[in-house]
Amino acid sequence: MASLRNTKQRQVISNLLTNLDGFISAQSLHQHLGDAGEAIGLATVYRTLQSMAEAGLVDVVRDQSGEMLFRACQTKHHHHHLVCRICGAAEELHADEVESWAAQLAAKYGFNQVEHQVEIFGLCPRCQLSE
Amino acid sequence: MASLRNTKQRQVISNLLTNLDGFISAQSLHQHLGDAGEAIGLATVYRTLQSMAEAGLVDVVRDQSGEMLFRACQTKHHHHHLVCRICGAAEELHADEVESWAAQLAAKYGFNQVEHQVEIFGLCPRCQLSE
DNA sequence: CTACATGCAAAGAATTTGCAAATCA
DNA sequence: TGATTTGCAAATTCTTTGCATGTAG
Repeated sequence: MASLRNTKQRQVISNLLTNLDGFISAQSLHQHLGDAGEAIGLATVYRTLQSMAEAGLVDVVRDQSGEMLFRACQTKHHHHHLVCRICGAAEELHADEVESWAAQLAAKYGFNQVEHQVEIFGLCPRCQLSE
Repeated sequence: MASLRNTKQRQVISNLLTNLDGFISAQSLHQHLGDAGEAIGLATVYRTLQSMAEAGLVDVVRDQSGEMLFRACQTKHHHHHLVCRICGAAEELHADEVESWAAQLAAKYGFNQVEHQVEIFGLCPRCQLSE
């Protein structure tokens, strides 16, 4: 079992993620912290995000370049996202239709232990203006 | 416009991809070529796959670790995949429902220039046996 | 006290790029 | 011949790890 000690850096990272309402990369997060005077090691940022992801406290997606993006989500349940490619702003999407669609296909082809990756990327209304 | 010269290495790579019926990483592909006595530079493998992807000759997905996987697909049209996590074997999935689902949500939230990433990963029947 | 967390630097892994030599058209 | 492509090595990025030190419980 994970311990999840309540360290200062974990609090800072957790806060930043909660106040942010979009996805952000570990690199950007680390940058933000540095700019804000909170010098937290990059490795710690990665390790913290990883443990939070394992604990289900943050959601993870991969952008087009393969970089991991993290977000503290409202819902604990399984869901997908509509994410802004520029700023990371995201809407949480719940879609039973998609879930059953995936499950049916897996069954049809005899696949096992399936997981699906369903994310929609685009430009949010705000970022469309500054293009 | 891309030139796409018909070089020996491009042919070899293209052939291997066509005869293979699953997704494969650039690294594995390069390894296979080496094993088969076809010593082609890794950079060339990457550049070739990239140009083929741009030309729409191969499909690209990212596995759980973020690594790119390539495949010469049957259909030229937009589609998704049910991919085996172990061997890369894949089924091509066509689903208008998913397309319209994504489009509707994008519209609902005012998102623009949307692209969706929809892939299902699991264990194919064959790989379930050797687990 | 002591198991876990942090920081730093080094290690890893995938992918890209610079450049001279090889080669397709 | 002339423009691409190749190969190799070096450079980039993102991410992970090893290890000595700091710290929450």
